[in-house]
Amino acid sequence: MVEPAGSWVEVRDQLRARGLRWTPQRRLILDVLAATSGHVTGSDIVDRCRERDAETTPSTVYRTLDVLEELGYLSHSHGADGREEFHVLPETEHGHLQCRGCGGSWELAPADTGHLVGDLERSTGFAVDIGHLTVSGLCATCQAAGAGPAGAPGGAGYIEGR
Amino acid sequence: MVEPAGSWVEVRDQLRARGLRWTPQRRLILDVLAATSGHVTGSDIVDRCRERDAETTPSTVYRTLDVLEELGYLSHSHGADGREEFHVLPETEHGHLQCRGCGGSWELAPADTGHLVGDLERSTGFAVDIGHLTVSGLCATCQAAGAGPAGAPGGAGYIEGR
DNA sequence: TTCCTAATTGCGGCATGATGCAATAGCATT
DNA sequence: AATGCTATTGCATCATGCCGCAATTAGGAA
Repeated sequence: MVEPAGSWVEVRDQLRARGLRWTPQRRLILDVLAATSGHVTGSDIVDRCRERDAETTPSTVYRTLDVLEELGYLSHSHGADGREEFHVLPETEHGHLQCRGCGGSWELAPADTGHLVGDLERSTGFAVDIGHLTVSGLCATCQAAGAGPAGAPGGAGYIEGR
Repeated sequence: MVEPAGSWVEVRDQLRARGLRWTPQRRLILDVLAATSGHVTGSDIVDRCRERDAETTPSTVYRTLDVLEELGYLSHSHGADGREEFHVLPETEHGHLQCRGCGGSWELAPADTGHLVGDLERSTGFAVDIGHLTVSGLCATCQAAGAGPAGAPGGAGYIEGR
């Protein structure tokens, strides 16, 4: 199901409509994004662009990603290690679940985050940015595969897999 | 000089009990942490150490923070911008709420995250690491102030408790 | 007190991103 | 097709962290 260049045209027009420009570099980045499914880190995108054009400059990529995010074609959050994770063309806003054991990542259904968002909205008026939410922890498989012993000293109880 | 801030002695003994060492650098870092309340980024800690000892090496600080986290004296998560945020001596594990408008930060009460944790546990068996959770969005004040760039960098900052 | 061993340090370097600046190049107009 | 305005690019550099390596040193044993 390869979407034809259709969406590129859409992006190009969106850019122009805002007085922004359509450049070869941006086209390459969109090209890479179109071939991407799921999540990618910023440096993944840089790497993939370099595969097609070794001259690719990282800052150009990062700046373009910012622009695309502003236009709504992307969203990003931060993985458990703090690195950026981009989500292409999110159909509906959703958060992510990331396992610090296997690195696996899953989308959070609205049902999962509904209570959190509702409770916070009611109690503090805080508007949660779900698309930016990453919940980290251990998936069922990794827990079974060897959860670490708790043993924290002062009673703090922080478990670190190692 | 100096008051045996009890917890230093405790940390020192904890380190020794594990075959780790008590060094002047680690003592300085603990000293800085003891004078810290709430949240600090990694580079904040480096800066504060430098104020007291200009020779401070960043990698030593970061490595010591890792050790202290493993011992349970600290926990860290990532702010909305992906930078590390450390929480000193967390009495109870808790997540954080961070406003992308004013930069303010609040602790999340167990009641706020209870549903999320319980739902995920039940539906997927995923064990959420609450201490690593940062929920970002806009606080009530910033929403009212017009979601925009809302200038007002002054007055922002960290708010403790909730 | 002196020795020894391994934990730490400090340094240099890398990875991921952000940012200031001068040169380049879209693209709307003439 | 040439022109002019300014968005973008590419480069250099900085910020935040992580990591390998050789030299140092904490601290238990002799």
